[in-house]
Amino acid sequence: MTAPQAAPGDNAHAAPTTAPQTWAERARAELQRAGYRRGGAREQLIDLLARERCALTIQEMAARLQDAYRRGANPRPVGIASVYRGIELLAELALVARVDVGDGIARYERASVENSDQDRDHHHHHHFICDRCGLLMPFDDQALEQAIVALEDRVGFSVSGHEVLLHGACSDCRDARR
Amino acid sequence: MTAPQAAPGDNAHAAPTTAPQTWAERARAELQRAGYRRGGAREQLIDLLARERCALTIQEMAARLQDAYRRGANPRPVGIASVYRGIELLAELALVARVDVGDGIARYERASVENSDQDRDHHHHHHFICDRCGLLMPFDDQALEQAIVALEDRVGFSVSGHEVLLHGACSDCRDARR
DNA sequence: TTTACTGCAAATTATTTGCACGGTT
DNA sequence: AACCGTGCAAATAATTTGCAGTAAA
Repeated sequence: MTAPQAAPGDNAHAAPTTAPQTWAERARAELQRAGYRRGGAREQLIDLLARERCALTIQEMAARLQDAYRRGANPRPVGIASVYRGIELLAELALVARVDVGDGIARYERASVENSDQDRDHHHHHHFICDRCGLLMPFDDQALEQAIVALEDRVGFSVSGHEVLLHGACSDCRDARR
Repeated sequence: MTAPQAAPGDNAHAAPTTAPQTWAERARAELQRAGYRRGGAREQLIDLLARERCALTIQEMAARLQDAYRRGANPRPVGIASVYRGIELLAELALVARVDVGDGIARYERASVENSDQDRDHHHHHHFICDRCGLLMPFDDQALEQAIVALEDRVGFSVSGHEVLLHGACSDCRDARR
């Protein structure tokens, strides 16, 4: 993925906005700042991700956009390639985070701004995956975050993000096994 | 993957061994207990994993086994399908852990026994991935482990394992970007 | 002798890419 | 007008599966 030749309305040096934004607003602003245009597929993808709380697969995203098209909510179909391309771009700009739960299928969800509350949708979390039924469950834990922040200073690298994944059996599956 | 019809020499109810084992010993013992036989490819795969400290891709494992064959160290070639099948089996028995670092390629490494020191090779760790050059670096942190153990009691699930992945730039890449 | 294990090659499935057309700036 | 963004279909690449022969118990 290569960035466009130039950013026509490049406002990178404008005074930063401090008012809280939604994730979608921030995403559109950063895309524009980086010189990208607003295509139909990209816009629809942003709206879709903005609506979701937790991670979706590419197939799920494509299916939902396809449904919206059939339902008449969207003017034209969105090809799966555009979903891949859109996600790739959003991931590069760190606007979405990839989540791998171990089944070999990539999932993505909107990323929160680290150490900031500028984002009204902010909802940093991690995941629990049920290895029996595949249930994906988000959770957050303040003590864990603190341990990770402390750790980040100790490792000799520049840490830009982190993920924690818990494996196990959800309550239904735990009961079912008996 | 379906387990064999029966476990001929099933010793599941024998008195448990308390002497520390290597990972390879434990792996072979558990495979046998579950009724699996000792095939050439599986044996070679176990030896390979036992030698490695950190995660390998399937391609890397296949290449090393292929090299060993060419070098004459192994009697016959190992097909990549056998590597996939062997890893799948070891993963089911929780003898290896899958590590996803976000590039869409599955990696595996031997798993340590949770809360136990029966395994001489025991080396529980997590990973740092350089998103620029792909360097994969293992690390461990006692405070992090404690935070996760505490957390496991709080979530409403039966947690069998966990993974932590730090993203960022390694020292070389951090310097190179300047 | 029975049934598991294996290599090879074919089949799937996720993901990427080439290309011509329509849209945004 | 210039060049980006998109859908579609073809091309890749990872992973899985079918099958016939070999080996473990």
